[in-house]
Amino acid sequence: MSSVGIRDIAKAAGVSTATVSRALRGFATVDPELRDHVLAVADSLNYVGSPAAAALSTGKMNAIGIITPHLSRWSSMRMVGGIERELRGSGLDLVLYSMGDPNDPHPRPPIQRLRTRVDAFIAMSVAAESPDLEALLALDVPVCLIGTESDLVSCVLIDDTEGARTATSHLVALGHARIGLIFGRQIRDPLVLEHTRYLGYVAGLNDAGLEPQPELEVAGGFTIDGGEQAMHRLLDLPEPPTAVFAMSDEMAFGALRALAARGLRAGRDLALVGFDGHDMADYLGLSTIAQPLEQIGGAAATEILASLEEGDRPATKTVLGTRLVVRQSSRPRI
Amino acid sequence: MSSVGIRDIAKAAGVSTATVSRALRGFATVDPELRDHVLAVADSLNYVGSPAAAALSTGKMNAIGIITPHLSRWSSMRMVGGIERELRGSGLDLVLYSMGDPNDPHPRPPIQRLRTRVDAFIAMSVAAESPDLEALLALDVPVCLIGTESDLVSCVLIDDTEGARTATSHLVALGHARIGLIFGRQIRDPLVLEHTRYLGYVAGLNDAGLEPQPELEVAGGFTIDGGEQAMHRLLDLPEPPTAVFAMSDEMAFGALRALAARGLRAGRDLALVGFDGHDMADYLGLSTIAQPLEQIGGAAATEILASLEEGDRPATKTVLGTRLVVRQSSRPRI
DNA sequence: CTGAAAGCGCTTACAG
DNA sequence: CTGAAAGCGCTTACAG
Repeated sequence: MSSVGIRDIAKAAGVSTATVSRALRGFATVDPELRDHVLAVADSLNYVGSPAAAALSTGKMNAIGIITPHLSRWSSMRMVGGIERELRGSGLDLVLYSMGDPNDPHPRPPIQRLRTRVDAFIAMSVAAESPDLEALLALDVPVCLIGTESDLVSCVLIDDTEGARTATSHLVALGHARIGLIFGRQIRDPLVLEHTRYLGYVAGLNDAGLEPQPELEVAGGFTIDGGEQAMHRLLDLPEPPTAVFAMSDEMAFGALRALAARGLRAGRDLALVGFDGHDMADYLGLSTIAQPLEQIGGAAATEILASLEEGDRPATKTVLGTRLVVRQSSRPRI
Repeated sequence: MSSVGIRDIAKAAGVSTATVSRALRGFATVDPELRDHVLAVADSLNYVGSPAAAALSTGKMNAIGIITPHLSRWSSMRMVGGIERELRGSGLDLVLYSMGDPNDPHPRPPIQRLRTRVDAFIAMSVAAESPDLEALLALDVPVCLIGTESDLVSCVLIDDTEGARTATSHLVALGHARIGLIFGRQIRDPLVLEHTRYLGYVAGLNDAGLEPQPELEVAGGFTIDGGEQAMHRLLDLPEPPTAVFAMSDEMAFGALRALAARGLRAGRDLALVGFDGHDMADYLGLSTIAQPLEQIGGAAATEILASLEEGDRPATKTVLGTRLVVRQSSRPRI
């Protein structure tokens, strides 16, 4: 029980609690000598400080909340890692809130309540126009979106369209003209996240004077198994594609497996490019559009830090670049 | 700004703040009718409540901290997911602290300070006898260890020895007598986590009247690449093993790649079993000892919840079972 | 079952 | 540059 408070320090140092408080926080208005003395006393008393009391006084919780529907997704943790690293040293805690995962029966605390526990939020891949997001934006606290766009608050994104276009152009450059697409669930709805990737795919085709062909576009549900089935469907076509762009690496993994099941090999019999930069893509020789996940998280954290300092900061939009990583699955045949 | 406090509710409901406070927390001592009235008023006023004030009064922060050296490791996030699910509905926040990662220059807050922000800790794979762990144990707050054993505080573990023994016995049952081992870094030191798996490996051999052979034991550093090199070293032996147990799935992935590079196939030319139950093990047809990561996290959370309720709870040790999952890499040759 | 009042440990105008 | 004092919004003995 270190029940040592600033009053104890004040008494021991022969100053007022106000001075202790100021010294502890390094205020320039405190006489340097006095400050050092106070700090020394605090140290000798093993003072720790009560965040709760400070929070009650200032109204600042010194914590930021992360909200995301799929916490345990591979990419989420990577971004959390980036956030964590950036926030370290700032004294801000990172509080995790998993939200909106439909296949979970547990009740979630309403966002209103979360607001009283943190000073700001980072919302990772919270769907645009979702109730959760609207509740968040109504809160009037700093919010930074990751992967979702908004004009009201800051966001950090990758250029999905550009990435998909790069992937597609890469396949075109390899000499392919029938380029299949494995998308997630919904491609026509302009509101879904993957729509932007679809636009890039189409743009990549158009750049080469090609047109998208509906029969070459199949859904893979963003899962390995879904990608596998999707690839099978493509290969069963009367005239199968010679190259495929999968909107996620995991679907591409499934596609690789479908190819293997038929004795085909990506890179030799069909060119394949994924999207994400998954850890295992290198292992599997999968070409991919890599996104800088840690950096994305770090950028969001930086943004939040900034808006916590200057309250009336205008919303920013940070777009980070993706990188085409060419591996066996789409190596040019020499 | 919902600056509505219990005083506002008290005024509007015509009662004292004490009664509001009690009603809000559902105390049985409040007249049911009065309570409903108070709650209705609170609701109509859009009352939210200040965790900071409550924390200052009660000394409870209503949050639990997760401490781990490698937050972004695949298995960590799985466990965090399990913790999160269990904690939801309890009103406890989950605060993330990444600690002790040596290749990070950022300063970390001392554990002492963390203690003032949470009521309890879950420490995931924090090495036994590490300074961090000792600092934690000195704190006199509920702590639950995951993956580390201690007599002082509760812990939840898997039976590593049993798992490794099962893997080894499985290989023995397949008819193998030269069974190689890919371990991590250190196998002789009884303090390192992997030592227990080593004991299981040896036990599995002994069960069959076999002895461990030093030349069949190689280090893989717990990485894919390390596992790959380790397997190459084993295959370069004058008399290579016919089966291999890798202490982690990721090292086993590397081993698979080494085999492939030589035109060998796991399951046909050499039997291979990993450890962890990695997501991608299924995809790659890798047999493995699967550990119930979500369940482990959940058990730790349950334990913490319990010790938060009854303060003087004795330390418990929860051992969860592992499961041998047989896939192609160690399928019996019919 | 309910209320008046002290107190949790800080921070911050306001004076000096 | 420093101090006395009010206040942040709850909870909780203590009375009644």
